[in-house]
Amino acid sequence: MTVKITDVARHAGVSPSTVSYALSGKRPISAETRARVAASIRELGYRPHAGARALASSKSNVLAMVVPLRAGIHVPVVMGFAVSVVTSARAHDHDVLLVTQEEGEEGLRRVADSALVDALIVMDVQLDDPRLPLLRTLDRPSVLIGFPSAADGLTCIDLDFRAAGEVCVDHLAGLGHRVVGLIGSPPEVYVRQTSFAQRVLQGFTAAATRHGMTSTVHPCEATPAAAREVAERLLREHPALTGVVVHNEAVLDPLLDAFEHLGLRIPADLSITALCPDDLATSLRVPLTSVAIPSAELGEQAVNLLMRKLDGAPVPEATLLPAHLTPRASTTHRLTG
Amino acid sequence: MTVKITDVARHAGVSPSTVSYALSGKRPISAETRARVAASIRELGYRPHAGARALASSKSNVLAMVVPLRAGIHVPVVMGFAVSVVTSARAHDHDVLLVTQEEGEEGLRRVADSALVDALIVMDVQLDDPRLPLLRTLDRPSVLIGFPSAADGLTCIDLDFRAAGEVCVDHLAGLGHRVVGLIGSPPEVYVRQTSFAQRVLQGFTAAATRHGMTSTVHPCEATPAAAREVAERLLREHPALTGVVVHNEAVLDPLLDAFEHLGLRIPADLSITALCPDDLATSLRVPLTSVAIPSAELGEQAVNLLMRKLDGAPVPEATLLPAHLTPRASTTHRLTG
DNA sequence: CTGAAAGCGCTAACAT
DNA sequence: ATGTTAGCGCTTTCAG
Repeated sequence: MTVKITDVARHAGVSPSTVSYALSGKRPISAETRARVAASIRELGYRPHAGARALASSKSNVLAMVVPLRAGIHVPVVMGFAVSVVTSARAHDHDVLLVTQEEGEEGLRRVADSALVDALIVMDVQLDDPRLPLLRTLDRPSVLIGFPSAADGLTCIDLDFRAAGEVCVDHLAGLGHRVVGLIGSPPEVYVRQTSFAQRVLQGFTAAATRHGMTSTVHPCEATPAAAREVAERLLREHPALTGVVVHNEAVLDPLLDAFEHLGLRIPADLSITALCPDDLATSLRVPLTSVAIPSAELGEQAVNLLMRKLDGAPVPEATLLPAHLTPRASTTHRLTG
Repeated sequence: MTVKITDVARHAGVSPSTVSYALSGKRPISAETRARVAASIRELGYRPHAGARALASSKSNVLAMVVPLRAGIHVPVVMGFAVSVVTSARAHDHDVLLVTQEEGEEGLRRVADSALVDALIVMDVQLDDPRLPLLRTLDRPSVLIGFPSAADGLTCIDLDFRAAGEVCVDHLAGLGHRVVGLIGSPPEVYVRQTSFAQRVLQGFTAAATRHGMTSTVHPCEATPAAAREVAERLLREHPALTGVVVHNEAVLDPLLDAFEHLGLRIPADLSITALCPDDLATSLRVPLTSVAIPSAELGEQAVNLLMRKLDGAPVPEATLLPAHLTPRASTTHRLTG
């Protein structure tokens, strides 16, 4: 039926173990045999049976990726991350099993304890995530995207969201702005203590304080209607406002729109900086000065960390990707009038 | 180390096969033994080894899901579908392996021939998809989302996009509109012959012709800027236009905006129907009359089809989910005057 | 540098 | 209704 390693061995005139070693490179094989084996494999169309391999080697070469489904997360960012994880995993000869957040701790336990996967990547980690104790005791390595409040014994990676919040404010301060607002993620994101939103907030507030600026914060639902409302309220309550930081990918376009409706030109009357993927920042009517959310790099680095852990190499507990601000057309000097 | 089936057997005072059968239900077990086995399993925290199971049973209980990455597809729709597939698969005790479109035919062959997966779900199928011949010869069942031009020997499922296009036009015709426009997907979607876009177009055109309406078609990039441009051109070139059908989730809000800017009230001056997920239709400033893109139902049905095929049951080659139009605030009678 | 053979943990005949 | 046992296809000692 399907061709197996003994078929290849016979065809190449070697033993099964030689085929196995030729494939894994775990012991020296003469160039000649290796070539014969390779030829037989190609000719017969041999594919090692994944299950048999997993059983014999106790390695499935599969990673679990736990993706969030909940409200308030920006879907394209998740998707970009997921794709990058799969691509990076493939570069390391691993596959990726998709696990939904919904499955909770039981889901993690299931895929880990059944040896379906060798390691896990967990997205959207909360400050006090119920899965942390489990991840610590699981006998398989894991990498978290995001930082819980107690990250000891775990491996975490994320964009440096605090620095991202700061650098946006620093940029506005450097342009002479004195009154700034943060238009943030939907309220539920703060309520459930997702760390990245909090960290942006901290960075924003800290930098504003450091610069002696007046600052205000407004969470915002991910709908155009909410965007319009927040824009209006912001201007009404803070007439002196000349700079805003937006950490909410879903409402960027509606916000631009709303500010325009309210008679403000961007950046002449109002400077805007955003935290969002670069392609979004550049596709809007006014290209936005922004700090990029580097999904692809995040996914790749998460996989790299996991691979090193699987190799038994030590990795840092915390990895923060630096926040880089790219100035574009949406920010300029405050008009002194 | 980790507990195995023989440990459970010993602990319960039965043979390994009894544990196996108690788990699979493939042969009658007395209520008493079943209870003892269940207790031992719980007590010892036993999880069958996935690889061993796959090897012995030649069933991995894993499905491959091939997701598109390319431009022009609406990410939330893909994500919703993916989540629904995973959830449905779990309900059938299966897991889902994520495969990127990028891996192409080789990727399909790899996961199928290595017995990593039992079956495949392939999204974003093109009219002349290069993977079709492979899928036909693969010894594992598959289900395609979308309809290629030659679907014989394959199992396909999708929303009835043609009917969706028609029903939108029918609705507008019923309201007295005589000049209608289709604002479609990005040009690249048509160029690469993705079937759903073409089918909407056919339905739209056919219905317009049937009703004796004047119709026009405009593909549209998925950016706000493109939306504004298309809106303007549409009105300039077709001043008598009173109804539009939008098949492009990404530009719905910008379009509403643009039409408003151009002095049109919706629906008083212009009626709009959309093809998009329901939650999008209802979250816009004007709730849109729309035909829902039922990602969740599609995912669930795709998995159901696959499960039936895995059970050796016959399934229809083609499954079209009916297109339902939900009237909302964005359409009304044409003003006669 | 290569072979032989012992499992890996489970399922599914084949028994009874 | 349950037990015994022979593999499933591969990796990895152990030998040479």
